[in-house]
Amino acid sequence: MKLTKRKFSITKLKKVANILKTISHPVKLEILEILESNEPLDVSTICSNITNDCEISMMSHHLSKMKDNGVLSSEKKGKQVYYRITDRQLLNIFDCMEKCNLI
Amino acid sequence: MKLTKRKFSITKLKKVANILKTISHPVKLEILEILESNEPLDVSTICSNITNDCEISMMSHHLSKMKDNGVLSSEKKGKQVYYRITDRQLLNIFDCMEKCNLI
DNA sequence: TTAATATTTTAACATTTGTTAAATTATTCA
DNA sequence: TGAATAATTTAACAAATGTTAAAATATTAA
Repeated sequence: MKLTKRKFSITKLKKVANILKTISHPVKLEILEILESNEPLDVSTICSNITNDCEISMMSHHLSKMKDNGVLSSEKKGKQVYYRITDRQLLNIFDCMEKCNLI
Repeated sequence: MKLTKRKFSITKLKKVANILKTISHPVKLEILEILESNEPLDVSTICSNITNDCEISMMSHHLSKMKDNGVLSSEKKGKQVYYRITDRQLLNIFDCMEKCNLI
């Protein structure tokens, strides 16, 4: 059976899968949402403003994983480390998901 | 520090995280892409048209997980089981990701 | 230089996902 | 009925993620 051609190469699908995997967690999504309107923010401030419960050590784990995968960037200023969203286009995923009847 | 209010409740963030987790895999994304233009399709046809290598048993695992999480629906016709996308709005995620510089 | 604060790192472990192969079920056709 | 086909289920295991608590590092301030 001959099927319609597609747009994404395996390499691209892997990259997309990797980005999605990096943010597929309630706390990670909430981090993005908080940073969307208030970036850049330091770890403690993010942590104390998150609705989901999250210890500072766990928050640091989440943030560094998101940074390792290119979703966030960081800059140290004195004792604090400030995080921001690397590519704000990614935030369109919230509108995209909100339009889904699955949600 | 007082931060800007946000849109998504914890419950919604959990739902979004769950959907994203369900599709955060190269083969699962490719299944969506194939079904986008050719649905509904039976398991063997999906399997033989996938670029990523995937045995029929593994494909069945992927499909049933996606079905369990509401992303796909299925209908049996004779020996074949035909799968389709439950909510085609979800497909906007491909455009959304394509616009990201991260990809 | 010592103490306090902010963050990261480590290690240990639980849970979830991904993978493989074999066995099982359901349906059709000879 | 019995063989062939399509798909699912099971079980066993590997790999990745999530979580917790404690220890370590870096910076600032007393």
